[in-house]
Amino acid sequence: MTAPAKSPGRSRKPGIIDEIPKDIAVSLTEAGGLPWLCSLIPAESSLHDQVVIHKALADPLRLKILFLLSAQPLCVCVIKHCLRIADSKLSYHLSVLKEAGLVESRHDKNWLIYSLTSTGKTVAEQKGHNSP
Amino acid sequence: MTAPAKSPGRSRKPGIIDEIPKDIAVSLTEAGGLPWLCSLIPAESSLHDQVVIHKALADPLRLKILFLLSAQPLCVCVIKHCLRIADSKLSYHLSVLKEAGLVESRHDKNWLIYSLTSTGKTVAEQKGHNSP
DNA sequence: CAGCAGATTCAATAATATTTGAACTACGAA
DNA sequence: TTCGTAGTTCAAATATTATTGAATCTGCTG
Repeated sequence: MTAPAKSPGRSRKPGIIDEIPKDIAVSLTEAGGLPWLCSLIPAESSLHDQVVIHKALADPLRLKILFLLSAQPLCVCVIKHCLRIADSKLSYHLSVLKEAGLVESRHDKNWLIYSLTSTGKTVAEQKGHNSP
Repeated sequence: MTAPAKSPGRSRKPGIIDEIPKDIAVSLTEAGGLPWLCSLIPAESSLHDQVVIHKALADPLRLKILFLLSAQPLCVCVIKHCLRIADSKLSYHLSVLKEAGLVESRHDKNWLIYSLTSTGKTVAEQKGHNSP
């Protein structure tokens, strides 16, 4: 870091922008420089919401549940029948989806009926149409 | 489970479909019944790919990286500058994104330039336009 | 009321993911 | 060839998630 004075247009103390590949530095400077780049980062709260949703979708069992519910609302016992897993396991994964705001539930006699929320529907539709 | 003989259209041994809320049973039967419902579940390999991508996106740091790279290809040192985290930490998160197929890298002198793959671009665009 | 089916909760355990700092690799410039 | 910069890799320590089975809760229904 011997400050090699790469002749900037005008006098300016050298920063990280002088120490990176030229093509990157050029296009970055044209776009607005480092401050602009850093400003693209969303607020933590926005990031947090997205993280929670992606965490909820980051499990094959939970994706299966989402696909099942995209057909129609279902009681826990039907989901259990399709997935063939233990009650408590299913309950845990349903709670993760619920906390993420992807599914909701209502009571009917002594059944619990789960269904997709509007966010859940959006996600399921994207999965249905696009590939990833 | 005393097999209460709910008078099915024709004689049939009672199954789970007879033990769930009537409205759900009706719409499910119209749609194709339990076999149809179970057939909606994608293959494990397809699920696995989606899980890997969602796992990669399930971290605020990695989302930040994705947003930065959606602007333009960047060397590690610029990303590090924006995120202000340790080298090894950044390297780890970049490797997660790379394994998920969201980013790729090329060498330039002794820098490494990361950029979005086409999958990565698709994901970033969806995040840019839609909310979740 | 008693008993049962449907489902959740809890606590202990197992499995994964993340962080950290030190060691290491690769490359270019002096 | 020696040095410094840019980055990765490794192993140990943490932190987070997922699984399991037992216990519990709730609302029917006889």
